[in-house]
Amino acid sequence: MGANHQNRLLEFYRENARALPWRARPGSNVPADPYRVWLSEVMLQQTTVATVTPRFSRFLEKWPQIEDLAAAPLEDLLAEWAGLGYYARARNLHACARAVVANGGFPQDEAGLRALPGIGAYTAAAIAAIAFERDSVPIDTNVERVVARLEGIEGPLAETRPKVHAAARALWPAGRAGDYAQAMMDLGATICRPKNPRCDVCPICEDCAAFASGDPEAIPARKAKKVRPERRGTAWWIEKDGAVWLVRRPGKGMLGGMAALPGTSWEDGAPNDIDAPHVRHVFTHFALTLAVERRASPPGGEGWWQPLSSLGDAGLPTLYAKAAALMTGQPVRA
DNA sequence: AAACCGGGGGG
DNA sequence: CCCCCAGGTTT
Repeated sequence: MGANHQNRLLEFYRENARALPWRARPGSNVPADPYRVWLSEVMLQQTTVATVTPRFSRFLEKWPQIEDLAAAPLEDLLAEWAGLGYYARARNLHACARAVVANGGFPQDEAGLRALPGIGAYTAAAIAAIAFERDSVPIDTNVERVVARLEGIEGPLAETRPKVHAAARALWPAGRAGDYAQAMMDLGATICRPKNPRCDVCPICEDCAAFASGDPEAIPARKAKKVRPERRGTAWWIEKDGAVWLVRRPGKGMLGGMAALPGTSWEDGAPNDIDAPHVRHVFTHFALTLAVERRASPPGGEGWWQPLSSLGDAGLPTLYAKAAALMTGQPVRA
C-alpha cells in the first residue's frame, strides 16, 4: 500500500475528495452522470470551482436532463449563463445538447466526444474517463503543473508541453483514469497550487523532483505578462414607463448573442471624459471604460422594452449589469 | 502558433 | 494590484 505515487494519490482522493455536486462519491459503484460531468467541465473551462458550484446547481434545477436543455431556446440558456463569461461556451453547449439528444445519447469514447461542439481534447478525455470509465488522460493546467513538478520539467509550458504531456500519459494508471484525474484536480487546486504550494501536506512530495529541488514554485516557469490596451465606448440608457430599451448583440464575437444596452462601438484609447457617468470593466484582452448616457428614444433597429422590475431576468452580462446598476441605483443580478 | 473570448476570487 | 483558473475555436 502506498508503494508508488499513484496509490498514494488515489488514497488521498478517497479520503479528501472535495464534495462537488457533479461528482459521484469516490468509491461509488455508480459512475457520475455524463450530463453533469459534461456541464461541469464546460462551466469549469477558465472558471473557478467557487464560481461554478452555485451556478451549476441552479442550471441543473432549471434543466434536470439534457433533453430539457436541448428543448430550451438559446436565449434562455444565454440568460442563465449571464455573468459566467466566455459566452461561446453557452452557444456550443446548446448546439451540443441538441446533437447529443438527436443521436440518442453521448458518445462513450474520446473521439466521438471530441467531435461535439465545445468539446476539445481535454473535455473529451475528462468525460470519457470520469463518466464512461475509459482509460483516457485529461490534461488540464492542474495536471500540467503537477506533472511538471513531479518530474522536474523546468521551463515555460509553452516549450515543455509535449514533454509534460508524454510524462502524464506514461504515469496515468490504467483502470483508474477518472479517479486519478479528479485526484490530480484536487491536488492541484488545494495543495500543488501555482503559488505557495503546500508541500508540507502533499501525499506525493517524496516522489516530487520540484520538492527535492527546494523551489517547487519555480516550476512551471511563469510567462511574461503583456500590457492590457484601453478601449472606450458609450452605452445608451433609454427609459420609458418603467422599462429600458435592450438589444441583442450579434451572435459571434464579444458577448455574442447576449442581451445588452444599445450604444456605440468601442474604440481604442483612454476615456474622453472621466467625470461623465461611466463603468469600468476589464476583459482578458482589454479594459473598457463605458460611458452611460440617457437618451429619450430608441435608435433604429431591433430591440425590446425590458421592465425594470424584471431587469434581473434579462440575462445581462456583467458589463451591462454594471451599467444598469449605475443608472438604477440597485444591483441587477442576485 | 497566436489571437480571441469574461469574469471572479485570492494572494 | 496582479495572477490564475477542470479550454475551445478561429485565423
